[in-house]
Amino acid sequence: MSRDTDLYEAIYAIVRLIPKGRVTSYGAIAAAIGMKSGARVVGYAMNHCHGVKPGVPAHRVVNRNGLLTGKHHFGTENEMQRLLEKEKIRVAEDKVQDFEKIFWDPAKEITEL
DNA sequence: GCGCTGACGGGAC
DNA sequence: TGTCCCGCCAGCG
Repeated sequence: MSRDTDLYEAIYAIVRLIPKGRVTSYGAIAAAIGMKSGARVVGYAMNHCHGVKPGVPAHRVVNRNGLLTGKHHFGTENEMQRLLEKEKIRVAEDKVQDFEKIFWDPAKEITEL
């Protein structure tokens, strides 16, 4: 991985690795790529996910509080929640229910990276 | 080329 | 236990 978008590619790769019915946080992804304090950069990368080749399931990425902070960037606010509910993920008040239970740790799966 | 903002996180009060 | 403030990296005006 020696591309110019190495940072973004790593983030997109991790987000794409998120299993169906599971969610993760920006900080977890940031830590997985070595940016423990780069949670903002991860979120910013998601902002650029529009137009990405395979399509990044950004709807599975929420903040540390489990809140759908970026739902507003999906075009429609109900789009993100609808996708999550389609994944059998409980969503109420724009926040993921049982977030800690369905939480998927990327660093735990990409530990070899 | 400088400064601000932004889909966040964590520590301090 | 909850809320506020500061810190971080990168893109854009």
